[in-house]
Order: sequence, then C-alpha cells, then structure tokens
Amino acid sequence: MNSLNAIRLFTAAVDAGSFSEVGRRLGMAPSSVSRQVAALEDSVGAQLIHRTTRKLGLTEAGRLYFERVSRILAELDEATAAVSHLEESPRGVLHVNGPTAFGVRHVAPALPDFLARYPEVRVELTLTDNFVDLLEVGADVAVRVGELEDSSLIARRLAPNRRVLCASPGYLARAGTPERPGDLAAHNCLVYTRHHGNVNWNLGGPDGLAEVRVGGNLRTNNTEAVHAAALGGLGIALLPSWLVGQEVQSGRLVEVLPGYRAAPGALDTGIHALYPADRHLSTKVRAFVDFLVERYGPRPYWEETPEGSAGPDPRTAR
Amino acid sequence: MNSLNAIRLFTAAVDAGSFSEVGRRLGMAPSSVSRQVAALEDSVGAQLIHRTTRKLGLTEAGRLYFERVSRILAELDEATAAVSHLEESPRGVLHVNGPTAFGVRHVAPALPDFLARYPEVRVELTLTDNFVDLLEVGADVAVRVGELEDSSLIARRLAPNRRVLCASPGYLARAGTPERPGDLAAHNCLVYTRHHGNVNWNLGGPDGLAEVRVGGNLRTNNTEAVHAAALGGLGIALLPSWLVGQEVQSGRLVEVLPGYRAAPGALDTGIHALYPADRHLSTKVRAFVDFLVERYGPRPYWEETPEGSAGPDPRTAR
DNA sequence: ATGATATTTGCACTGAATGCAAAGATGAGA
DNA sequence: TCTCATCTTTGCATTCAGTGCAAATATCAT
Repeated sequence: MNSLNAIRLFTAAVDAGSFSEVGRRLGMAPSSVSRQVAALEDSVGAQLIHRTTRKLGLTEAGRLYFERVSRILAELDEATAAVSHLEESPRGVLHVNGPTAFGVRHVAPALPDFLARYPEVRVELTLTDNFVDLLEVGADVAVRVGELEDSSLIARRLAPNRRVLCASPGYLARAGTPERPGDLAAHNCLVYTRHHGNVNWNLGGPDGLAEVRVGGNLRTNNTEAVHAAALGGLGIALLPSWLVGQEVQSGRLVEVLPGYRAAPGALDTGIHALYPADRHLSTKVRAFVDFLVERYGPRPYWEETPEGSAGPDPRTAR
Repeated sequence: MNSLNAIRLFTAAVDAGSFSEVGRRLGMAPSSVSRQVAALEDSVGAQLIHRTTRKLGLTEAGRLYFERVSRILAELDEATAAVSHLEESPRGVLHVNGPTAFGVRHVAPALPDFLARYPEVRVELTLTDNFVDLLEVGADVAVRVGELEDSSLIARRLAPNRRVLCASPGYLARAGTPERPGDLAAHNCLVYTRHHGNVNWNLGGPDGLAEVRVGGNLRTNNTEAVHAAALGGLGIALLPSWLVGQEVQSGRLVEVLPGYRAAPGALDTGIHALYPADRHLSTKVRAFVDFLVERYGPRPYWEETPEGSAGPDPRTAR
C-alpha cells in the first residue's frame, strides 16, 4: 500500500517546489524525498511530478491527485485532532453502569455536581441489577457493590460495604431490643438470600465471632424488599450502611447491636468502580472515578452518625 | 507519524470484529494487527478499541475516529483510482506545443482524427516559434522541427526534414530553369537566414557536394515570408518539404534541381516529438506520439509526388 | 565557461514491522 | 464445574523498507 508519509512528502514537495527544500524543512535527505515520491508514483501507476534539476512541474494526474489528497490529509489531521481533543479534558459521553439501589441513592445524586464540574461531559446512566459485560452495554465505567468477579477490569475501591443490623423504633418498642447476638434467634429477622436453606448471620463483636441462625416470616432475594419491610416495622434486617445510613441518622431506623458488625464476606469486599484495563484510560473515566472517590471520601457521608464517630471505623472494616 | 496501514488495520478490525479475523483475511499474524492498532492508539493518544479475548468494543473516541477515518480512506482510494483511471486509456487534457508553421499545416489538421479515435482526450495546442521549456508552459509533448537542443527530454523521430529547391512556374518561365547547382548564382535566390553575412546552399547530387553562394533581393528570418515570395514568383527558395510539398504536388510550385537536396545540417535532423523522460509515460502522450508516427508514416504524405516515387527516398535522407 | 544547486542512484546501515511461540483470558460445551 | 478452543498480548529473532552519504548528471545564473 502507499504510505501516508509518501503522500505528505508529495504535497510538501508541491508546496515547496523542490525536493531539496522539503528535505531542508523536514530535516531529511533530498534523496529520501525523491524516493518516497517515486514510490508513490509507482503505487498509483502515474507520473505525478515532472522533474528537472531546477523545477518541479505537476502532471495533470499530479494536479488531480494533489487537489484531492491535500484535502484528505487535512481531514485526516482533523480527525486525529478531534480524537486527541476528546482526551485533553473530560469531554463527550460517559456511560456509567451500576446496580439500581445504589445508583439511585448515591450515583444519580452525585451527577449534578459532577456535571457542573465538567460541563462538556454528558452522562448516560444505566442501572441494572444483573451483572453485565461492560463491552456488551458499551459502558465506560461500572459501579459494583461487593462480589468482584475475576476479570481483566481494573477495580478502584470507592467505599467499604458495611452491613448493619437495624429495625424500626416501632418494632423494637414492640419486640424489645436484643442485647447479644444470641437474642436475634428470638426475633423476626428479615432474611435476604438468593438460595434456599438455612441462613446464618456471622457477627463479629468484642467477644469474637458469633454465628446466629436467623429466620422469620420474610425471606426475599430483593434487598429493597427487606428494606421496605424493616421500615414498616416487620423485624430486624441486616442491610448495607449505604442503604440505611441516612435513615439511621434521621431516626427512622435504629441500629441494633451497634458493637457488632457482619463478618467480612463476599458481599463485604466494598464498593468499587470498574473500568477496562486499557493502556489509555480516558480522561472522562478517570475524572468520574476520582470524583466518586473524593465524594465518598475515606468515610462516606452515609456512615456518619449524629454523635460523630460511633461504630467501627469503616476505613479498617475491609 | 501514524501510518496509513495502521488506520486500515483499525477499520478492518472494526469491520471484522476481531484481530485474528483481520489477520486471516489479510494474511498476517494477529500480533501484527494488534501492534499496529496499539501504535495507532498511542499516536492519537486515546484508546480506540476496548479489547477482550472474545470481543472488541469501540471506545467513544474509536467510534468517532472510525466514522471519520473510514470515509477518509474511501476518499483516498477514490483519489488513487481517479489517477490510475487517468492512465488506463488516453484521457484528460493533452497540452501540445509546436512551431506555428508546422503546427498549422500538419498538427492541427491531424487533431480531428486523433480526437475521434480518443474521445476522452481534450487537446490544448500551443503554437510558439521561440523554443519554450515544456515545464514552463505545462506542455505534455512538443513537436520540434530540427535543432534538437540537448536536454533530458526524449525525442521520437516523426519524419525527415528534407529541404527542396522550388520556384513558381511563372518565375521559371521568366528566368529559366537552372540545370546545375552553379546556375543558382545567376538566379534570384530567396534567402532565409538568421544572421548577417553571406549565405551558401550546400547541395548534394550525383556529382557530389556543391556549395553555392546565393543571394537575391530578399533576405528574411521568416520562412513563411520566403514561402510567400516564392509563391508570388519572386525567385528560387530552399524550403522544407512539409511546407511546400503539397504545392509542388498541385503544381503551384515546381521543384528545381530535383536530383539535388540540401546537405544534412542542423536544420535537417528531422521532425521530432519531445516529451519528458519520466518513468511513467502517460498514455495520452504515448497515444499522441504513436498517432503522429503512424500518420506521417515512413514517407510523409507531403513527400508524395504525383508520379509516385520521384525524388530521394526520405527514409534514407536522414 | 564556470560555479552553485537540483535530482537521482548505488551502497551501507539503522530501525520498524513481521512471524512464531508462549502466556494469560474468556466463552462454550461436556 | 471443568476442559477445550480461541482470542489478545508480549518477548525474541529475523527481515525488509527507509535513511543518509557520496557520486553522477543536469540545469540556471553569473
């Protein structure tokens, strides 16, 4: 195939009027320019430039080729510039994928600030609860809660995924407040599970790990349902802090056994941003991930307690 | 610079959906495709394709680049095709340069036939009597009569340039017909010369070379003037056969001393077509030169005599 | 005529591009 | 759940295109 360089040298020669002049301008030997142009002529099968030792003159074919090719070169440079421009600063469309519950509560509310800071970015937010292939949906970045699948993606930790026991004030007034993990067996525990069979809650506290078999009159595979039931006063739930944190702060829910927390499991690996391990990370993705890291901070706002620092330090909660 | 090949491989990869598939189609190793695309990404400074071992997915930058670049590639191929097309068969504008007298008499009359044979060619005929640089006037081919300047141009012989002695029947009736070269000294010889001083006509005949000092009441540096004067019956002229051939045939002029001819000199090197010594001779130039060679033939039509073959054979007249 | 400068070609050399093999990754099917 | 087929990527040796220099040839200006 004919090389782009040869075409550039051809147009440069037409502009400069001399192979030597081109060589001088571009810092290369005149013979190289000559050979490149000759090779181009061979490849298109026509003489493009009549050469004399003193003058260069365009052939009809050369004139035709020059007119079209110089415009094409400009377009090509323009296309390259457009792509480079896209990476100079965050710009363009950013496809974000994430789970519905977290997305609605903590991603979507963050977008106004993000878009205010980067006015040239447009966000397309896709919330799905089944795990999707980033490439499949064309997402640039995904927010995942727990369960990091082993993949070639890069995971950047955004926040811990602490789960807390909680219930409504009404339920606790009616059924009493458990004092130790073992008390949970006597309570109506709202169970989130994807499988059949018994469910154990592993709780770590001052007296070590306690495994409690729990159960009640609601089992569901939907965290939102557990959440709604707890708010309705049905029983005690084990729910992620990002889901109930603000309701605990407002008093609509009360944290139960605050000295205990769910033992780290697959669900507790944290909240991550996932993005492709490309050699060139796009600035918009980097800006978005940095923005989320900054916004959630070392201690997310949903972990704040009214007193200031009750509960375990999420920074060490893994 | 980014290479054209890399861009082609990029678009091929987008079309094929796989680097390996591209390699298979184009007969190259998948690793080469991968590296070329990676180099292209480095050169534009942005990820273009998200890669998984199973799928390729375009980045926003990649989509943008692909759209623009695939159109550009098509335009480039089109430009190359247009130039190649120009050389498939004689086509386009053919600039022909030549001397006025010969051009009017033997080039212009040939053009209808030439253009009828090559309908896609348009001819631009420039007739000038001073020698011009082909590049200067943008000519593709020039017809030159005698006096080949030493240049890098290629000269193709079209016809001999025989000069013959002739006069009008009226003059010969009035002044008599010379029988031998020496008789010319007593005749009114119409002298074409560019310089001052004496003029000798060197005539070769059966008895060897004869040099005759000639003169009369007309000296001019314009051949057409000599021609007109001879037709008007002023005297004996030494004129090229292409100028007077047809008038000799029609009887308006009579050849004098037909056994003698002008000794070969600078003016007698013949009639040539000159064109640049390019590696790619354009088909239109080749067609035109071939056409003239064929039209004038080994014995030009202006050399034909009524009897069929009187006079020296122009093929051996040098 | 002579000098300055232009293009082109031969020649040696450098660097980029290539293919192959191996490693890591992913999806399909048993 | 495991295995296999297939894909991308990287290291390494090799090949080939592109480069610069010098010499030859050609042209214009002085």
